[in-house]
Amino acid sequence: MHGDVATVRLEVHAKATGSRARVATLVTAHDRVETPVFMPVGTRATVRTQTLEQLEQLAQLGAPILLANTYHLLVRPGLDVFERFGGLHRWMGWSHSILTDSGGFQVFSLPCTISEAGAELHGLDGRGLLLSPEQSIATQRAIGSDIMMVLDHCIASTSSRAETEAAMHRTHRWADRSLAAHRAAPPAPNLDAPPAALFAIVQGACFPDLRRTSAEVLTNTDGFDGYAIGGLAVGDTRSQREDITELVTELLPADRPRYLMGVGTPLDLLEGVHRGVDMFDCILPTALAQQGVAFTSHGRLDLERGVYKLADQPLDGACACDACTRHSRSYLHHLMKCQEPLGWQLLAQHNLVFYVRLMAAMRAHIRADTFAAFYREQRELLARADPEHPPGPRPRVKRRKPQVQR
RNA sequence: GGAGGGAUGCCCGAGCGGCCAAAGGGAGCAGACUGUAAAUCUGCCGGCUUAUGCCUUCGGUGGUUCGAAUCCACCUCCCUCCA
Repeated sequence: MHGDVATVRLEVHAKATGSRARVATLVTAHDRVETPVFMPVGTRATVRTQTLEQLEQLAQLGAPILLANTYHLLVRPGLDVFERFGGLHRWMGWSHSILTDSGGFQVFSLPCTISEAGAELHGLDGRGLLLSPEQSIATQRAIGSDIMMVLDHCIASTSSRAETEAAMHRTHRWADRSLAAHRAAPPAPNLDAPPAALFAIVQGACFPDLRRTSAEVLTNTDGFDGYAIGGLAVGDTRSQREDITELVTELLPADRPRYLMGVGTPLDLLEGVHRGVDMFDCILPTALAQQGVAFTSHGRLDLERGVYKLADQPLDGACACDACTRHSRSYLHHLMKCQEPLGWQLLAQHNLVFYVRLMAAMRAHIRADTFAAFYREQRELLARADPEHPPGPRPRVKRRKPQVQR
């Protein structure tokens, strides 16, 4: 902690037997967040297709924290809007917590030019904007974020050792600069924005020794309020992801929140919690909703498949969301085939409710110390596809024409 | 009654003598998406199939040609204009 600037506090309440899973309360400037928690992704100051009322429902169900994106919001609408309206909370009408990603992921996902100064991203309408650690922090402060992330250099987890090492060291230098910028900054100009927390990000791809180095360097730096594991689910296999998560959570201090960035199939959440992760975010529940994918207690369903045209049953009989209580699979299938926005909205809502309830179930099991059994049971259930309509055989692969050789 | 324009694979639509089992869409089927450049991307999509192979296809029937979805004749149906 760094004196008068620090804000988040983690109160650990329960630990599971036979697992590193734990339940805690993350106290932010805006809320008390029960962890393990899933944070819906609201990149551009909106969780795509979801109304504020729907987000409030998620907050009631246990997700009183959203993720927003620094780079996207810096490009549009720009800092002046947040300064004018006193931060993102007021502007979008969200009274709970907000975590801002620094733009580090855009360094990976958008075309960009990296230098020691920062990242010049070319993907959106950034017009040669330099995203430096200092610029990222200044933007996150203007946004009024509860939890800010250091700018990191996220690379594909399949990168070479040399590239990984270079990106990791740059991440460490940028973390120092982010911390310095945060400490040097004057109190937030707008009264609505209480002091924010700052999390560092462990990098090192799938090299265990580099991950260890990264965790040690960052935890030895005084001033970070929490730690994230970055650079996973960007090319790695499931087992690599789980091994690295397991390795890193063990190296992180028990009294600080641990955040696994961007990783989030339902099974990933289960595996992450089992390994001691407190916080997750992922675009999958909202992004896949637009492709017709629904996560249910029966497994993963693709509502665009023709098998659901005449399906009269609800999407998930065990779910209390609008999509499940008011509509049939047939109707949802129809909305998806018509590309009706209502379909995306209903499926996104369902997926988010499913995720948030899954987290709540895990917290309850950790508290009751029945998590180990829950873990074993859900491990198989969460990964499967619709058992009633299993996916068909793999499509025939057209053979390559043999080359004529003499 | 006269003049002209059309009929192509499930649908729309290109092709106008050989490189055509026939472009491109759409639909259908399958797959992929993990700190959101994404209402996106990939594969299959006449039949048989291991096929660089064979069979059946471009309204119908004949014909011209080494060779026709493409040219000619007639027929059937559709559209536009003139009486």
